[in-house]
Amino acid sequence: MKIGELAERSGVTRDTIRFYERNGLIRSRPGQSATNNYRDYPEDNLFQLEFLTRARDAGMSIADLQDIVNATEGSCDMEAAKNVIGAKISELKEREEQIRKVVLFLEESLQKL
Amino acid sequence: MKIGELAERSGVTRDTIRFYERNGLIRSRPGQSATNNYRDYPEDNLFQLEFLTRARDAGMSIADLQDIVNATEGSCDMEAAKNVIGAKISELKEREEQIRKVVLFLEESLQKL
DNA sequence: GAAAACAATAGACCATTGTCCATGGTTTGG
DNA sequence: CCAAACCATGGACAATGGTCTATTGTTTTC
Repeated sequence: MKIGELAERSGVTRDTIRFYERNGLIRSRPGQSATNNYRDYPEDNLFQLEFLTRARDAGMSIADLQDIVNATEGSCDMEAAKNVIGAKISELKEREEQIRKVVLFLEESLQKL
Repeated sequence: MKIGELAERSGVTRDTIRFYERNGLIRSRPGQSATNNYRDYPEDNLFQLEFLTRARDAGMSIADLQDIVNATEGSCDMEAAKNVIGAKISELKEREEQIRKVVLFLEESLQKL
């Protein structure tokens, strides 16, 4: 599909899609037309964009996501890939823990008000 | 205490302490010396900085923290303050949920590798 | 009493994460 | 056929959250 449709269906703006693509988080291929150079975005970019959006919401950086993409798709070395992803999981759990603590603190504050 | 000691004990750099203070997240008072204008940072700034650091790690923005500070300390209106903090708690829980989902996804990816 | 360490202020600088704009070409609907 | 909508590229712009530097004055330490 073309970028407009992808944007429409994913809820991610064209600009952001291009930004992600420039940063290697998604991939498109040349379209089939001879008269233009419109890119073709395969269906599964929908899935990837959903993940990327979720991950960004969860607080992961573009750099984090690049690490994951590199690990899972460029991975000649399975062991290294697993380590990268395992590390990201740890970081996320750490962050979850921080959030829990802050929530507790805020709930205490609410009591005191 | 002076800013250097606060930085040392809190693990937050002078620059960042000043940045937070400029943005109203912490407060100092004039020192007692007549010959300089070094600020005096009360002991409880240690506690506040710990909270701020945690909250930043949890993904809260400076603006979020300003809202909380304004709600808790400038609060003439208790009800409004509670609403502000309640809203922040909701946002944090939402984020926690996002993180959980991303962790699940990454753990699935690990299986597949 | 001089050097080293510390403080205040102001402004420049930086990375990150988009978003917007200009330009120029292509496709499509009426 | 032609205007409106779409696409690609490149670069400018913006907000956020610090971080660094320069300058000038103060305190501490040897």
